[in-house]
Amino acid sequence: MAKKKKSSSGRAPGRPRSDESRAAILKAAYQLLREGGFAQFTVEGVAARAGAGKATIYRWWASKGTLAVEAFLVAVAPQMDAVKETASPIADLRRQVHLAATIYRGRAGQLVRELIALGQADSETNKLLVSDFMQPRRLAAMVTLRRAQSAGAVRKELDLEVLADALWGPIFQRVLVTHMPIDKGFIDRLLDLVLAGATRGVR
Amino acid sequence: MAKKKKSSSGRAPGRPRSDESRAAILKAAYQLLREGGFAQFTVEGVAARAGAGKATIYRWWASKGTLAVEAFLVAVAPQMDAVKETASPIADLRRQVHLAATIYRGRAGQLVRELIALGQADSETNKLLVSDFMQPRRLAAMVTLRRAQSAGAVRKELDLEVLADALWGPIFQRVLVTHMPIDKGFIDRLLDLVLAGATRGVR
Amino acid sequence: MAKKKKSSSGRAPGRPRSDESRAAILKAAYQLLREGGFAQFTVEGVAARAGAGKATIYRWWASKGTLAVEAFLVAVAPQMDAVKETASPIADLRRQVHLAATIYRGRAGQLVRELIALGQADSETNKLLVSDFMQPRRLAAMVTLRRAQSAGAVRKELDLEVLADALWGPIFQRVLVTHMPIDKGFIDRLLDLVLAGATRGVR
Amino acid sequence: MAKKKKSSSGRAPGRPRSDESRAAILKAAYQLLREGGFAQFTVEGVAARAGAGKATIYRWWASKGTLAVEAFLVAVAPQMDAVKETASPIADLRRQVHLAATIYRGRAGQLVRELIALGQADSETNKLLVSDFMQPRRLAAMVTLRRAQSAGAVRKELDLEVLADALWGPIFQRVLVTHMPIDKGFIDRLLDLVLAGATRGVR
DNA sequence: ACTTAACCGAGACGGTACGTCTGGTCTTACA
DNA sequence: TGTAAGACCAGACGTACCGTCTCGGTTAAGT
Repeated sequence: MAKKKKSSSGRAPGRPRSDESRAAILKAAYQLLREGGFAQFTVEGVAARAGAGKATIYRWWASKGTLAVEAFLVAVAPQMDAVKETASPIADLRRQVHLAATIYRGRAGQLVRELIALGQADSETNKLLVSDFMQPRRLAAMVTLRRAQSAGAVRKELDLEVLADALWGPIFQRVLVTHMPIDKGFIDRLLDLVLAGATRGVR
Repeated sequence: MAKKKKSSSGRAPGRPRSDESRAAILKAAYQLLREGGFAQFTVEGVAARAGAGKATIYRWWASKGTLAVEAFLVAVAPQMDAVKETASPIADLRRQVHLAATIYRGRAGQLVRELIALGQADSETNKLLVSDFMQPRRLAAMVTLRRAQSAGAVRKELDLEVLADALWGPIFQRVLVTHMPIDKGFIDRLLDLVLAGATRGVR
Repeated sequence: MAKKKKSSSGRAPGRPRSDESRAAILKAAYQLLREGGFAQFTVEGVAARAGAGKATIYRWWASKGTLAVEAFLVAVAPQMDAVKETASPIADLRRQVHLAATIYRGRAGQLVRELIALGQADSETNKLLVSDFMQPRRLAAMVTLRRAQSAGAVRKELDLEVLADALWGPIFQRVLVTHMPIDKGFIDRLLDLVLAGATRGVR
Repeated sequence: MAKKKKSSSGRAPGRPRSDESRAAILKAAYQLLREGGFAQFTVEGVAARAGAGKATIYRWWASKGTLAVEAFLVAVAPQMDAVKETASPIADLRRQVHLAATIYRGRAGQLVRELIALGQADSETNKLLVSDFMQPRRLAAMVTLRRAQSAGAVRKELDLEVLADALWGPIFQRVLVTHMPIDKGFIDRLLDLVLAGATRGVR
């Protein structure tokens, strides 16, 4: 989050930021999120559990939401990038979408859901969530999509942004709105439908 | 929301619920939602503006969220159903999706967005929003989709739920998550892509 | 409480007041007072327990306080007048003061205490308590005092109101203010002191 | 009331209590008491007028009552001790009782009355009022009474507590119960009566 | 028998204050 | 300067009662 610019002639004056404190805060924040979702997540609770002062939290994070997002990112994001590239970009893509579905089905998905909700009221939070969590995954997907396009598996003139939205959007709809299940069969049928449209022209 | 306790032998004892009060509360609630979104929306504010007691609100609505949803429904929903049926179900469908996009681009969309966010923390609220706002629109779309299928414009074996998700899901993703624009061009390209996959025949 | 003027030519039209209801209300009110003191005593609670409507209560009693006082009077007062007259007015007087002390030491005293407190904020309540509870006892005492004066046991020129105050006032002080015990010894010493002053002139 | 947590090795950590805030709260509280008595006295009103948060009030005062008593003490008590000692303890005593009567006749007396009433429901409040307001005055009176006893103006074997009760008790009775006037003549007659009983010798 | 009028239980109503809670800021002493 | 502690303001929360009101229905007396 907040950066500390190192001046060329050495380091800034005064006591340096305590990384120990930062880590304790993020850890405590993530624990609270896991234990009771966003309802249980209070800045006071985080400070108390981390043995930190509230002021320290507000010095480094702009709001409750940005702290929540960063705590989520630090704890969850690393475990989530795991789709390796194969010779078939379409197969890769299918695996990526299935992976996303798996995530949103689980505990982490519950958190993402609440973070997205939080982002509706606090644009700072939304911006951070999108740039640091959504965007990286989207970019990875875009790479795969471009590989597929180059390989001729996706029509050349197709807008890949639209294609990506068509593949991931329904997941969000089910997670956030209808709360319908996002099972394997649903994802497969969705992939069949959209990829069919992506490979051939309009009739 | 409102109880309906009409026993066969007459009505419930005691002073009946005041519909005047109910209307004033819903109106005040909707005004506050329009003026400042959910941030400004407080039960105290609604009570004060409606000239109602807080207890009256809590007597009839389970939570802030359900009040917000109902206020939204009463004020907005009636103005929103306007797609008439033509000979071409595909054309009808395109118009329905475009209409949805228009809604979510505007003021009402902002409200829906916040109500969905609210629903993440309060399942009661989500349930009400889905059943009374989302579901009716979805059902209208399903009718059109079935017409399209009967007319042969959509493959017979296609799961229409999946098709609906593929058409509307991306809108929610943009509204709730990425906050990307939902312009006419995007909707057209999305429709082209998904309907291409939905039509009969391969390649 | 409320009086019903009987017109000379018969009674008022309409349904007459239900004595059953009145009794149930007073009984419920007294029970609540006994069980939890004035803190537990709510008009809603009384109505619920009596199976009566709140409107019925407010039709016949001016306020919560007057209901409490009347409930107290109906239930407690009858048990409290028990000092018979003997040949010695001084002995009668001593017994009267001791009896008052006994009352204020006990459960009923706790109630009187709270009713007096209530009367500070609601003059209606205070007026009723004084006129219907305090005054009768005071008058009985005045009779005894006058007997004592006639018998020469109290100086002729003494203001008996002052004497009465000097005998009962300290009890109220201990009950309401200092919460010191009002034991038999204290009352005896008080009687000795004040009666000594009442029998002889200033030095 | 205010905590005093001075450890031997320095002071407590954290931001210290704001005396400015404390003073503003007590001042606002007293103003409200003066303006409308206890009926007007609400914690919300005090907080609003003092520019303080309600939580700050509840952090430092256990109840509405203790706040009211302390506000009263801070504002009123200092102005109330004014009886100087002369060569005649009996004359001093008469002046003390007259002074008390004067107080209870006036504005402050109205407040004390309501504070005593409040104390019936909240022992904490009563305790504070007695210890910080009643007791000091009582102790001053006891000193005078002992002087009178030493000087032979009061019988040696007399229980001075009883004597004090006999002198002040009737005032409380009139203030709290009968609401009869406490005029100069009444006090004089009371003093004559009780002091007659208190003096040495019989008849 | 019919009307009139006051009663009754039930319970919703506007209003007010309660005491709690949290967000975000500020103020200490110490490191 | 950073930090832990914790006080501070602000203001919404949901609850509890107050005293009033509005129903449908009941119970007399007078017609």
